[in-house]
Amino acid sequence: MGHRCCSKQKVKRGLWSPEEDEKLVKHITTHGHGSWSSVPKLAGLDRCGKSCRLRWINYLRPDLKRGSFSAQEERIIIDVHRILGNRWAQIAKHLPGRTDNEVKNFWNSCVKKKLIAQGLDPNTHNLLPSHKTINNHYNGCNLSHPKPTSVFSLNSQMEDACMDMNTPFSTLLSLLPSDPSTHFPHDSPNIPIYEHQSPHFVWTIQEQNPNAFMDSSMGTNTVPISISPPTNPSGFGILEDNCLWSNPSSLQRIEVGRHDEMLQPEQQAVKNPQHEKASEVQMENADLLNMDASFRTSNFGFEFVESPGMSCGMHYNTSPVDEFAWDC
DNA sequence: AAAAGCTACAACCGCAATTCG
DNA sequence: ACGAATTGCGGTTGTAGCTTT
Repeated sequence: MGHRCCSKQKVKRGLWSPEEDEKLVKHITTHGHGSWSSVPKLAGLDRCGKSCRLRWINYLRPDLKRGSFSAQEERIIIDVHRILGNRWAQIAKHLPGRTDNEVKNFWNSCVKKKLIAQGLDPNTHNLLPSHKTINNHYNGCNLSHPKPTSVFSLNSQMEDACMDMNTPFSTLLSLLPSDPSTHFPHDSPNIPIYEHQSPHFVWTIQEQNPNAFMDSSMGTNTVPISISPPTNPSGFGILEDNCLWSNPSSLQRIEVGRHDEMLQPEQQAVKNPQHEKASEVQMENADLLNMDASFRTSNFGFEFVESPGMSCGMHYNTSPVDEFAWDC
């Protein structure tokens, strides 16, 4: 077979020899690559331009960092993948000296397996169905998997809402409704689920570790997060790299699913200390207007999860995806 | 020691987006 | 405006080297 660009020419394929590398490096460092299709001829290589480009980008570039990935790099990959999915080129931008190919290979050969071993779906970063049973029994059981310290989910049912990723989490948290109703899921009677419905939003917040939620040491803008609307394999859609979306029907499905799964209609709302605490968070009218404005043009579904595989918190600055920062 | 199996990663393939004439 | 060429990207394959049997 061969490349379309190579099929016209008889060019060498397969692994590059040191001599070929030398020729390519010499040519590009002295002349630059210009048009890649002209590089093989000018460099005296029996390769196609596409192959030269790939070899340079993935292997010969002087600014490449060689060697195995550090634990910090691995965390960054996992966290960014949670948000961007298999957008290797975008993920690689967060790792200076690493290429998309390298990140992709590392993911497929190493990270993926680790996540699966931890009971997490590497595509969605959610618990695998086979592990949900285990996690339903977190309370009081001795498990090999660490218990998540908190789980929050926020869902909007607004049509055409736009999730502005510039919105800091402090703003998101400050928008928590002051008067949520409280439910206790059947399978976890100690864990309250706060729910608030308005014409624009349905908030559902489930705490697994009530202290973690309002703990001041955590800070209002340092929130372990996973974002996982359900419609595509990667778990979410992205518009312009800083806007996440899911369509209304799928969002509706999440809502229904969550309610079916977690809420027992026959259970009476119960007021409790956590509820009181949440009620203290008052929504400023101005903020509400801002929030409505920023959510108005797309739908979204959020789930904040501190997963067993996630050892550090991620927090937003006031900037889009490219400027995420991580606490370690 | 040799064959089989496994793993990591380099390289290829094909498609989509962008640029150019 | 259009088609060809080029570039960029994600998925997939091939293979060298290591481990196990």
